[in-house]
Amino acid sequence: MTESQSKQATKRDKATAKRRNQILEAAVMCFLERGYHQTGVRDIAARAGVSLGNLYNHFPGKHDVLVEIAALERQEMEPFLKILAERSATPRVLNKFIKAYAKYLAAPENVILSVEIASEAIRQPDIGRLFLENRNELVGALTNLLERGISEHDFRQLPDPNQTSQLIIETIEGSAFRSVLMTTPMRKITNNVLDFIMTSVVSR
Amino acid sequence: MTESQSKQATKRDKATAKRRNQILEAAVMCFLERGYHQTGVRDIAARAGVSLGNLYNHFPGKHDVLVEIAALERQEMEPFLKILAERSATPRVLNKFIKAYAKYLAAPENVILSVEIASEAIRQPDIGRLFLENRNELVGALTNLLERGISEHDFRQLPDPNQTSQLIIETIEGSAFRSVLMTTPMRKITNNVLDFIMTSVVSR
Amino acid sequence: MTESQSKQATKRDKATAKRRNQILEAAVMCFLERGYHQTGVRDIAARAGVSLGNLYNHFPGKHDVLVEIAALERQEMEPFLKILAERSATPRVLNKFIKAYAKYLAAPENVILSVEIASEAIRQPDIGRLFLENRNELVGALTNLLERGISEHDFRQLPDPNQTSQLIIETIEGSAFRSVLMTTPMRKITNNVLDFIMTSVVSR
Amino acid sequence: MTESQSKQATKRDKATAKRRNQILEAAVMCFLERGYHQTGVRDIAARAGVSLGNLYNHFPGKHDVLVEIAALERQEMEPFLKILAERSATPRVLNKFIKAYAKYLAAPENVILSVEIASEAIRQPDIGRLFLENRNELVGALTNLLERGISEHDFRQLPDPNQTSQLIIETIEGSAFRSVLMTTPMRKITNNVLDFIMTSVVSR
DNA sequence: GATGAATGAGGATTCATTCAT
DNA sequence: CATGAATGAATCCTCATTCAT
Repeated sequence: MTESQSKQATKRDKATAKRRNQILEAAVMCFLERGYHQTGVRDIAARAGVSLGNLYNHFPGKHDVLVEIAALERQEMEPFLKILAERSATPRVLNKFIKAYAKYLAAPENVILSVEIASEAIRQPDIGRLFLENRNELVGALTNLLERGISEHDFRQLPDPNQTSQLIIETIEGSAFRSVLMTTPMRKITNNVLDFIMTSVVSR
Repeated sequence: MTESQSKQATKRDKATAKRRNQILEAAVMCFLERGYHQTGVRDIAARAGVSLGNLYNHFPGKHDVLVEIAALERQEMEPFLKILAERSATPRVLNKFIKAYAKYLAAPENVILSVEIASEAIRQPDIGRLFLENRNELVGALTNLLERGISEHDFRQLPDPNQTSQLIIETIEGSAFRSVLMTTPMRKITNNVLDFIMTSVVSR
Repeated sequence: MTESQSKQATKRDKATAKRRNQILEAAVMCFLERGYHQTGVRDIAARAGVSLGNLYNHFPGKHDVLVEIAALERQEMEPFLKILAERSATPRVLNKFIKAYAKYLAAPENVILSVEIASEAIRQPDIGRLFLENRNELVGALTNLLERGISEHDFRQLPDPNQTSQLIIETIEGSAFRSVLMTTPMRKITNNVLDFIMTSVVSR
Repeated sequence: MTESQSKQATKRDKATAKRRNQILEAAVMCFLERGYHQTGVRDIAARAGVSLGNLYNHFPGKHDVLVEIAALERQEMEPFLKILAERSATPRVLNKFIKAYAKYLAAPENVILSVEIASEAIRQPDIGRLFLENRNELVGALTNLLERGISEHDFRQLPDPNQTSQLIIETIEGSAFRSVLMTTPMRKITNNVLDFIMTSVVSR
């Protein structure tokens, strides 16, 4: 392969990657607006400015678009993982994490997309797997924090830190879902969430 | 109208009500197995042993079947309302409620149906309304309990008992959803849920 | 059969006849508003305040309702037959007839119902037959008038009075259809129709 | 775009246009045989040798097929417009036009399709619009002829040439409809139509 | 890679009619 | 005569996907 060919190839790869992103972004928009099942492949293609047939050059099918979106959700967790890894006092870190995660979920898109994926996760094993993987990463980091907190006597002796982690996250997400359904701004909820969780976890 | 006519009318009404129930039950089964959107009206009719056209004599459309199911969910809450109204010591009642509700949600059907309805609630206003109505009934009763507990100094001074109620319920339901996704039996989770909530709420 | 039975029977017959009329009137309304094919049997029954099943006690089917309506159209022609039979000067009578018929067709309902029937007449032989029968009655009377007018030298020597009759009627009806489509009031058209026909027919 | 691509595109466009025509022709046949409402989209697709779904790649829906057919009716008027524009003596031209138009309407298909469109025109505004547009083109040309004839003193002083044009056309079409319903060949009617109209219009 | 025509099964819903009550 | 539940074929249209160009 000549160098120029290689360059061209690279250029084309970039263009291709761009197309993929266009499609993924369009799909996210559609899924948010109308839901996964109500969205047609045509809708996605049209919104992405891609021809219907060409979409199938980039993804094997509609299902796989959702799978990829679910996979991409993972990197949205990065900032929270970073927070949870901070070495300051554990209650402080937990507090910071809750606030940050709640703020993230203050954006309805993030909540709705999660619901969309969660509800598909029940019946589509690969989506379920991804959903749990993403979740576990967060849970793992939070569990570490809790364990550190316990050993530092800042948190009470939790019976099962891993499960508590899950409960904490579920509590935040549950309240975020409520904020969407009731159109209550998340900021009016966050303080209570914080109080509820911290009280349960922090040593007295 | 003669008596015999009235009797006949009653008989027919009963038969009609039975049909409605057949359809609703069939729909619940279908929605559980395949989800709302993957379920065809034909599936429901077939499963209910009703002709396709006749289904439309009993319900205006597929959507309305779901609406009715969502409405019927309400009466499932009755037992929990009863528990929450008990006049024994509030921590005891709360404990009982959490266990009972968790046990109810140990049946995956109950969880999956809830998810199905919740996920439709986002985009279909009437379902959203019903979902919140059902939820509020439970929340209201739980709030009353919390307030009584506070005044009796069994619960700590909660900043907003209503919101705490919601958080409690969301925490239970969230963990139930997890139990379905991870196929962890709910009984392995309940104790932690109990510990998590009680610790947060009960006076120290 | 006792007298009272007979009276009752009569009463019931009247009630039945009333029902039939209710249905027919409802059907006419529906056909006018939505057209024959867009109208469902349910629509007619509902509008008539009759149960769906009962409609079939009065008419064998939807088609037959239209047939009856087409048949009833005939008696609407009575006034025009009467005019055409008047023994005054033939141009005067023709003039009067055209005006009267045009006035009748100034009501869009009459035009639209005619179109509905005419367009069904093409493919449904019994409706076609009725349509032509109604038409022929009018044509016959008009032909008589024309023939009298010719013999009295008030009308020119028409090559075929029967055909001229048909043309006259078609001209009026055609202009009435136009008045509906263009929403031009018939009164702005009638004088021209009058002028057009009279000029063609009256001897100079 | 390279030349070969362009050629290919052209080829495909042609194929597509051909398909559209196949569908339109099939639809015309169906509408003639069974009427617009009795015709199913499946019928059209099957007759056109096109898959059901593909029909919707070419037309947004059944309604739009009819709209297009109505639009295409316009070009059928071309020959008559040409005749009406001829500069020979106006009575001669009018005579020629009437004969030609009557001959065209001697084909029942042309009449039936017109009726089908006309009867839809009442309730579907876009079809109504097209119907009137087509009609107005013919009327306009005929009006011009009448006006020329008046100024050349070959036609009498008509009170409103435009309206007379409409009456002339309606008279011809009305008689054509009758020829279909009564299965009288148009040729037995034409002479009378001619006599009726010419007498009304030509100067004495 | 890009296009959009092509496929035909499947979507929800309505239809005229029947029939047990 | 009156009712409306029951039927299932038919309605128009959309679906995800394929494939020739």
